[in-house]
Amino acid sequence: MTKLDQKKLLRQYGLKPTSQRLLLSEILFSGKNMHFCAEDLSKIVLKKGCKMSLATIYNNLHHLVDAGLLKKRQISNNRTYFDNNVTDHFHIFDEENNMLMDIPYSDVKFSKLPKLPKNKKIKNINLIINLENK
Amino acid sequence: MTKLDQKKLLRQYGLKPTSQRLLLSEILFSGKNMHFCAEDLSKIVLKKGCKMSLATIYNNLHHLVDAGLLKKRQISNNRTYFDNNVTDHFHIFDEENNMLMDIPYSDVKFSKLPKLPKNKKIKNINLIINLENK
DNA sequence: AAAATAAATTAGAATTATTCTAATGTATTG
DNA sequence: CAATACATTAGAATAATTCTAATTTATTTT
Repeated sequence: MTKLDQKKLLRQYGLKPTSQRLLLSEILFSGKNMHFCAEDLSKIVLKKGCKMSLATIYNNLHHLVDAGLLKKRQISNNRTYFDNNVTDHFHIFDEENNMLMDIPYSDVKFSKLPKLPKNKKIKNINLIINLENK
Repeated sequence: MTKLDQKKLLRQYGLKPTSQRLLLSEILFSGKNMHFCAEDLSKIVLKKGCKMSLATIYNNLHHLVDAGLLKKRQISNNRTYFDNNVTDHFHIFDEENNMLMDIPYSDVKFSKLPKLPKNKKIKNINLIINLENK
C-alpha cells in the first residue's frame, strides 16, 4: 500500500492523515491478522528513528478503533491488543510458544447459548481456545 | 462458615491464617459464584472499619490463587477479577455495570470447533459473552 | 525459655498501562 | 488574512498492579 493510498484510506474513514497517523497506519496495516499493543508500536516507531508519545499512540489507536479500522482485544494479561482483523472471529492461544492465531467465525458454531438478562443483548463473544501439548 | 473453619481451610491449603487473610477469606467465601476485583475488596474492608493496603490485598489474592482457592479472570475492562468458583465454567459480562456472571458449562454447546494444530489439544476454553442494552 | 536465625507477611514505594487536559496546530469563515 | 472553531499532540495525572525493604512470626540453637 503506497503512502497515497494510506492517506486516502484514513480520509475515507474520516481521519486526518497527520504524519503520526500515517506512520502508525504503515505499521498497523503492513500485514493481515496482526495484533499490536501500544508498547509494541512505540518500540517499532523508535526503531524507525521517529518520536511519538505513548499518549498519541493510544489516542490514535482509539480513533482507528472508533473508525472501524482496528478492533480492541483483551487477549492476555492486563494489556490491550489492537487487532487489524476487524471481522468477527475468535482466537486460539498456544501457551507453549505464546502464539495467538485467528479462528474464522465460521469455524465455530454454537448449538446452545445461555438465556440473557431482560433488556440485554449480545454485544460480542470473546472466545479463546487455549492449547497444550498432547 | 465459622472463623475456626476459615482458619482450618487456610491451613489446609498451606496458608498461615493471619488476621488480614482471615478477613479477606470471610469476604471472598461468603457466597458462591462471586467475583471480586482488588478495589471491591478494599472498599468492603474499609466499610468494615478495617485497614489493609491494596498491596496486601493483591498479595493475598495471588496466594489464594496459587493455593487453588480462587481463579484469576481477565475481563474486557482491564481489571483482574478473582473468582471463588474454581470449577470450569463460562461468563457473561455486562459492561454497563461491570457485572460478571457465571454461565454453567452445560449452558453452552459447541456444534463445531476448529481443527487444532498437530500434537496440540484443548487445555481450556475461555468464553465471555459481552452484553449491551437492547 | 531466651536468643539467634530463618521464613513469611505486610504495606509504602515504584512500575506499568492508560486516560485526561491544556497547549498547540490546522481548517473554516467573514 | 485575522478571528474563530475544531482536531491533534504529548506532558501530566490517574489507575492497576508489582516490587522490595521493613516487620512480624516461626523455628532452631543453646
